[in-house]
Amino acid sequence: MPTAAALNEPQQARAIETRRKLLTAARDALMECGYHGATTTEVARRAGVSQGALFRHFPSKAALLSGALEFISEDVLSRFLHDFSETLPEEDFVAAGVEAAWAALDQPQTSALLEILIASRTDPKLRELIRPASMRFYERIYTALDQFAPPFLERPRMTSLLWLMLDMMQGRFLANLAVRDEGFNRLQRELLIRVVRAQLDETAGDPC
Amino acid sequence: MPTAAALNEPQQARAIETRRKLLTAARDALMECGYHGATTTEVARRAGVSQGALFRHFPSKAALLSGALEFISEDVLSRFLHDFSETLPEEDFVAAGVEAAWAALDQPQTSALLEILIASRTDPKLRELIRPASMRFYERIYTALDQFAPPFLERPRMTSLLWLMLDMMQGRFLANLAVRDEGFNRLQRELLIRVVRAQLDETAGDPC
DNA sequence: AAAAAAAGCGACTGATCGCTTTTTTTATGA
DNA sequence: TCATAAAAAAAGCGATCAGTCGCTTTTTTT
Repeated sequence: MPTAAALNEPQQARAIETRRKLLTAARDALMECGYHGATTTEVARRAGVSQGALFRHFPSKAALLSGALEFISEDVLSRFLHDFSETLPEEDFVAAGVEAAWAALDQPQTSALLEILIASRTDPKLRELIRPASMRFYERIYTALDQFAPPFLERPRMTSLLWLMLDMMQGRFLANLAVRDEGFNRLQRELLIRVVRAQLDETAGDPC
Repeated sequence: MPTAAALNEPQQARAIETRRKLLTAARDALMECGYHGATTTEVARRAGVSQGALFRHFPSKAALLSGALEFISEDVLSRFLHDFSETLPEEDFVAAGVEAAWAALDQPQTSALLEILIASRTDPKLRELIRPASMRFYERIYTALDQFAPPFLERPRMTSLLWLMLDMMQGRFLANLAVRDEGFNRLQRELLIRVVRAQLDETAGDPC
């Protein structure tokens, strides 16, 4: 376990607080103004610190955004894990997973995540910086799944169904950017739950 | 039907050609450099015209991007309709639809569409400009579906399944930005086909 | 308390942004 | 052939970008 110092993270209370303020400011700026509006000037302004202070904590804008990605995905993940781990064994495992994932993803800060992901496609520096955080993110989802999922499914099949859910929800989030229809979202979530459940039943060896 | 003049579109051959060059240049710049790199200077450079010429054809960058969105989605749609309409009546309707949609979407230019969509979230001017084109896009998909789909499904149920497919594929496209695995993409497409087919069978009133 | 290190400040840089204005070239109808 | 308008080029506009630098203030160490 590397120390905070080895990770170039601040140790003093004031610096830790400043870093936190910068990350939430970056997240909020991305949410409200997009990548284009989330300038270093704007982020510093929102954080209530000088631009010089920003660049003391983050050597570049890419490093700031990478930090923001980690900050946000930590929150999304812990929200999902908290909701999902509350599921009782006798409850519907699939419905609980879908609803927990949707609740974790269907939030304004997911837009910030999307802004960073899209920007990283054409920004090699940012792309490299966010890679470790992204990998850790998905690793933790797999771990959670191994921990909570019923054991009758082998890993590849589970991965396939997991990604069907993730893809569909990501796609739904995108569609919601243009038109948001809460009733239709619910309908699609229920369809997804039925679909996944049907696939599980089929695989469990329950041929009519 | 409004005339080209009424739409402020150029009538002379040279101007038409310049407009076309600007639109393809905008598409390519968005694809390769993202929204951040697709500056008016860069687009004009790629098109081989002056920046002044660009602003003669498009009053703002938002108008240029809106034009690019229409230009690209026209191509995506015609590609889909062409592939899909070749489906023979006795063929698997679902598989043909999924494969045609995937072939139409799984292309570099879809990244350009995504860049515009994401940018429009926080750019009111762009958002308003692309609205009509977006609506027309989805209208034409619905029309195609009405034309080709088997008639035994009522509209709401069809819409639900259509969006399950669209969302899943959009999400897959997003996931491919980070990690692209051709084999897994195929696997997920086949899963989607099985899923939709199962839903159709169920709705068609074919209880075992 | 003195010295050293860390954190923060705010003015400033060169480059580039979207866009405008002015000038030159090109196409067209009388 | 020439007047005229459309189209493109060239030059330039103020604003803002990511990032830097010299300096001050705050905190920790000696």
